[in-house]
Amino acid sequence: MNTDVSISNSGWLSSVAVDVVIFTLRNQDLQVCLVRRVGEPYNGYWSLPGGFVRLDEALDDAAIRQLKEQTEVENVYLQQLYTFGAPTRDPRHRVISVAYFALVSADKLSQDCLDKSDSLAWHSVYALPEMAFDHSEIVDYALTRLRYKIEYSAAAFELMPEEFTLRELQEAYMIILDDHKLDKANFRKKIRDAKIVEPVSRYIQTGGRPAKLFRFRKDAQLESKARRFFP
Amino acid sequence: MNTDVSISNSGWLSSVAVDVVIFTLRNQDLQVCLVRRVGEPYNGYWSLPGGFVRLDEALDDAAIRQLKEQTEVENVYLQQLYTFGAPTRDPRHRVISVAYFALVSADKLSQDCLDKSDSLAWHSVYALPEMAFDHSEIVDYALTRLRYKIEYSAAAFELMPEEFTLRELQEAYMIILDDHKLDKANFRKKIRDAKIVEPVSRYIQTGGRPAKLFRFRKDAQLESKARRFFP
DNA sequence: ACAAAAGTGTTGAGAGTACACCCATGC
DNA sequence: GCATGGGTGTACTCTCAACACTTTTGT
Repeated sequence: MNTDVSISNSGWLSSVAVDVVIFTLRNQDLQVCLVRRVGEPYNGYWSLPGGFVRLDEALDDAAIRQLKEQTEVENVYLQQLYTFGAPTRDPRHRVISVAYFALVSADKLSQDCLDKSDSLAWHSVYALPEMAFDHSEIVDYALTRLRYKIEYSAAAFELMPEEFTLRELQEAYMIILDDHKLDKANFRKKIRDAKIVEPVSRYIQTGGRPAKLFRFRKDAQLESKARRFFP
Repeated sequence: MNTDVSISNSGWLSSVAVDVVIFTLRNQDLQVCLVRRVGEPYNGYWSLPGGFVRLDEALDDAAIRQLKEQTEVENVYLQQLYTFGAPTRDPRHRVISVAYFALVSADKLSQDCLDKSDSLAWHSVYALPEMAFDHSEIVDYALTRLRYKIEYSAAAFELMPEEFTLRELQEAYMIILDDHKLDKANFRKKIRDAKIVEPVSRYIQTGGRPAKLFRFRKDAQLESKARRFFP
């Protein structure tokens, strides 16, 4: 095992990094934020925003910092996902990566962060480029978890603007789940029964009848009981 | 931040440990394996079995190794749980801990491991001692996850012996969920419908009518769909 | 009037729950 | 026979999913 650091104790030290899978909904598409690597290995490849954890920094704080430094976004939904630690995942030396996923509403993203440069771009999860290290695996895992999560929690609202129509909400679900045949009536019924949104008394123009705007009820109590497999 | 190791690079290196929450069912109780610490800090306190990850060792392999070294158990259900990394969780220096949980059937445990010494003991999750570091928090989290897990997967079978009666299985669920009023008929119906066990054509004596013995069907396809909160 | 999209009601199938009942064994 | 625990059937309720329907706008 090749390592480019020298340490004086018995050799049980690793670099610890955080990598953040940042999801957003844009252009009827579920996208993740990727940055282009400069320098070997994987020079020029796309990779997840991330970096090393400082010695006096909590893991969550490191993820928050990476998010801010690379995308200028703050106060977003952030959750630890899984820790990836295959010995050779970084060919240079041992790096253990604590993966996070973040959910950001597209309207919170600055223009800068959207089109800044060649070094940062948003990619559809349905057409990902080849990626550095094991980052493809991390994104796959994050997507799986996101899909589970929106089915038993209100996480999808983190990807919505402040106000939205029920159709927009349904489309968000369909895009994330990659299932475009959800029944409109039943979807609305569930949302109504869950008491998770409230109307703002405004309407928005559409191709037909104007649509009522809703917002997420912050006092909603959720994390609904899933159907238990056993009683 | 005080650290007793000296490193030659910019100071982004941490010790990475794994800590394993080993569950078993014994004496009508859900128990975890704890070891007694020797040496400061927390001298004499109970803590989770665990230790540092070697530089060329995968995280899962480190957890497997710890499990074998400390409890002499192999081939058990093992799953990564969460990574704990508060900067001061170890008062000496920065240690990041990747927590795992393991499920072991009591009949796989050697007598040695059950009553070896003062240094290792099984404690009821319902009466835990004061523990070193943040290990109480880790056990709490593991218990929460275990309870979710047995409701949508077959994980509970990992805690059962090869052959068991339906009553024993139901009692396992009740002990783990700390809910002792499950309906017998409905519980059995779910197990039957799930096609998750098969009878071995033997019976065991009880206080009344003999009970049929079952075993887990390894070819059972599960991870049942939970009730989706949204359609 | 027609197209397009919003929004609602009804119905039948299946899952979940409560509870009463029968069966096999030991004493 | 009776106590003990194993094992099942039934009936009521609630959720889910399919689908038909009404309403409101623009052209």
